[in-house]
Amino acid sequence: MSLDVGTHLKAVRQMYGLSQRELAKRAGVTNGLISLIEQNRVSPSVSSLKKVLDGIPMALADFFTLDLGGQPPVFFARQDLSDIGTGSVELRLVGSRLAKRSMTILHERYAPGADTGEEMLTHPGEEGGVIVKGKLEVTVGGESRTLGPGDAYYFKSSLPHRFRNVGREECEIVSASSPPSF
Amino acid sequence: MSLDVGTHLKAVRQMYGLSQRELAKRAGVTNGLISLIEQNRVSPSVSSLKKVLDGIPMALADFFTLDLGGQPPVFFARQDLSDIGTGSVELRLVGSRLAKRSMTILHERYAPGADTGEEMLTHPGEEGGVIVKGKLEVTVGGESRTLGPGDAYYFKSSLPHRFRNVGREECEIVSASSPPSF
DNA sequence: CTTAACTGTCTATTATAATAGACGCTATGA
DNA sequence: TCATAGCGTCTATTATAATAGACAGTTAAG
Repeated sequence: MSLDVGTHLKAVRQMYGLSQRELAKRAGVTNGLISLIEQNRVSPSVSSLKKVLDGIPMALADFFTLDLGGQPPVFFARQDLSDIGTGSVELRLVGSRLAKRSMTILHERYAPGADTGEEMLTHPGEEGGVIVKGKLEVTVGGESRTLGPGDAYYFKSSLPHRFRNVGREECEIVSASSPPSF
Repeated sequence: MSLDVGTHLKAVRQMYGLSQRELAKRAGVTNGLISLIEQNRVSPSVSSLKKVLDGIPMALADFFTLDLGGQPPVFFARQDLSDIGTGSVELRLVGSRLAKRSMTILHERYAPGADTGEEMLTHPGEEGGVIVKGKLEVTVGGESRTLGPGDAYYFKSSLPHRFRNVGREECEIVSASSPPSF
């Protein structure tokens, strides 16, 4: 997010077909304030911005998440999935690396004994996946479990987590995380 | 979002193991400000909040999206994935159906000849997936492509789309969509 | 050409966010 | 016991967000 709150607000407001005064009335603020915000002459307080968005209505989270424009879809042959070499685990990204996405979908391959590293991972968002082949030890928030083909996991990524291939066979999974991690 | 920015910020800060002063230093604001924000004695301007979050670092969108309540994570054995019987396609949902999720992850099985129905699907959000087994014809925005094991797709769900198993073998894929569709 | 209702912008004033620095509290160590 | 260093909170001052109300431009009706 560019922090260009003004331009963004203006686009959103016009998308809903509202004038500054109309929105101001619904939001319980002055039209002048909306003018100033849209020109980026002030950085609104969170409470004011919330009041304004309530007049639309739109949630704060949606406002900051909203992406205005662009569409690069498509298909990806297996050899077109970009490899993200992260140590002993092979990560193949589904989708364009450049395009703005709301998720990261990965086709992951763990060699026997491979793992995500010593320290536990923590980051915002959620992630989940399905084991396609082999055996994978999944540790989340202190709890461990070994999963096989067809088994799955889903958790908030803020919980410390770690993955390890405990089988002697290669392990293959498909995972997704939101917001995108790559 | 409750607009209890203070409590939320405090929780996030502590989750990252930072003191008010430490975070203030990284963010380039005073520790006093962080104290005041966390007590909800002021509503920070968007620009200040961004500065603070940059010190963590965390995006504004993530901050407002992040849900800090409860913890219903877990592991799911294949037989625990709830089946969502949608016609001839078997959809197995990864994650609790009740819990708030930002994505829907599905383990899908298409019988030979099975498809998602006559009419094209369109809905907000994005979706993507990886073909695990068999052959699947994917149609998006007028364009069709037959994908095999290891191939993948990713597109904005607002584009009309449709899936069909064109092989004589069962087809198996793992997909994800955001926001959640189930 | 008026008149009226609308658009967004601007300025002077008031309310509030943000700073700098002091304060009290709880360790930890000499 | 007396530092010293960490923690979060508080107050007085300064910087900035927010208001009220005037202003100019545009469109449509009489």
